[in-house]
Amino acid sequence: MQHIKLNKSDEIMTELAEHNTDISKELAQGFVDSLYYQVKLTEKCCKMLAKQLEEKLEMEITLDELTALGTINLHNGQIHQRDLAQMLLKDRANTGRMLNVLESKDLIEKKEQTKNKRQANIITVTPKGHETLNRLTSVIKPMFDDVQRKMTIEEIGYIKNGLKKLRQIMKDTLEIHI
Amino acid sequence: MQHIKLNKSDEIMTELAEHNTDISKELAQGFVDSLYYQVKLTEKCCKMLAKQLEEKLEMEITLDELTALGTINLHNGQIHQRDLAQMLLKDRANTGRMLNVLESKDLIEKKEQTKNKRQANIITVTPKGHETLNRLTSVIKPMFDDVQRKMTIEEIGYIKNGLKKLRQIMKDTLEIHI
DNA sequence: TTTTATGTGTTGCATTTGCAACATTATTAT
DNA sequence: ATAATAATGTTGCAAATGCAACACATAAAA
Repeated sequence: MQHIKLNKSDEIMTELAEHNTDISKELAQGFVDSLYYQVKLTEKCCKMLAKQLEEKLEMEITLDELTALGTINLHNGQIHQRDLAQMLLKDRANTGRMLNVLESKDLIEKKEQTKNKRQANIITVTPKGHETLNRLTSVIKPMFDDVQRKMTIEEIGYIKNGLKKLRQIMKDTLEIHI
Repeated sequence: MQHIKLNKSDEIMTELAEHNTDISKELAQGFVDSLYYQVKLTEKCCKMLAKQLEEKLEMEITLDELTALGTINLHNGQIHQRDLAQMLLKDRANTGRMLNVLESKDLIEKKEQTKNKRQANIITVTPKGHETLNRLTSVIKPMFDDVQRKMTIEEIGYIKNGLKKLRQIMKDTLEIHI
């Protein structure tokens, strides 16, 4: 079993493109070094970290489900499934499936109500849901703090705002139907 | 069909947590506003953009496959499958499958060679692979430039370096076996 | 009213992806 | 010399995910 060097790509970025010069150094570098690639790699790391966190802390729900629960809580009783799907950038099908999981664990309730004179499942967090959200969030927060302690507030802000802006820009080019 | 407002979550982040105060505003905000969530959402946007790009440009390979091809090209003839898997943060199985696709299209070659006195599939880019890499990269570059034109060089740099640093930090906590 | 279009959630299917197990080979230990 | 350990790539399987199609209900149009 071999442990990975996460910066393996980064290292070699410095000793670049001497071999095949038919693609210019700048072009090749810009490619592997593109935002697309960087975001993708980082997301994979986050995914792995989340999984290990879930096991280590023996969480009863996924970190993604917890994020969904937190998002619901911010708009408690004011959103239905499709709203949530749009926020999570998930399709309606999987959003529904995830909500079924949360409902089966008594963390949320789907109340059939009319939103804009149209029948829809308004979602609310149950008391048990609040308890779980509070508890798990409190447990996880130190982990996030631990990561963030190694970066300055400015750096974190730059990344967050940068990513938001990037999404905003992509939105203009993008056609999203959820 | 309803078009999405990508900033839907962001909007409501400002009118936060009045409803359920058992979870503190800071905690709730820090959760939905966490780097984990930001990265995840951004990656989904990138994924959608990539898919639409692939269709629009009628690319013969996926953007991910193109990225892999570019990465291989940077270390042409010097890496084997596992090296590539570590760079792409993919498991060996899927890396092998992706390489099979690229090989079936004559874009790369798997040469069985000994690396560190151990038998392994050394990967090289074929002439057709170089041609494809050059052509597709040239076609895609304007698209990336289009996005990057709406951000400053500094912003892009901050994000890239920030994400790299974030990965570096996560690496310390993370146990990765590829 | 009848028809057409739109919004909502659900089901089934195909693709992707990670994980565990395996065969093979080489290195290391006993 | 033999056994144990480790590295490489492959296969099969299960979970996650997106997409298309559907059923149902409402709104708009004819």
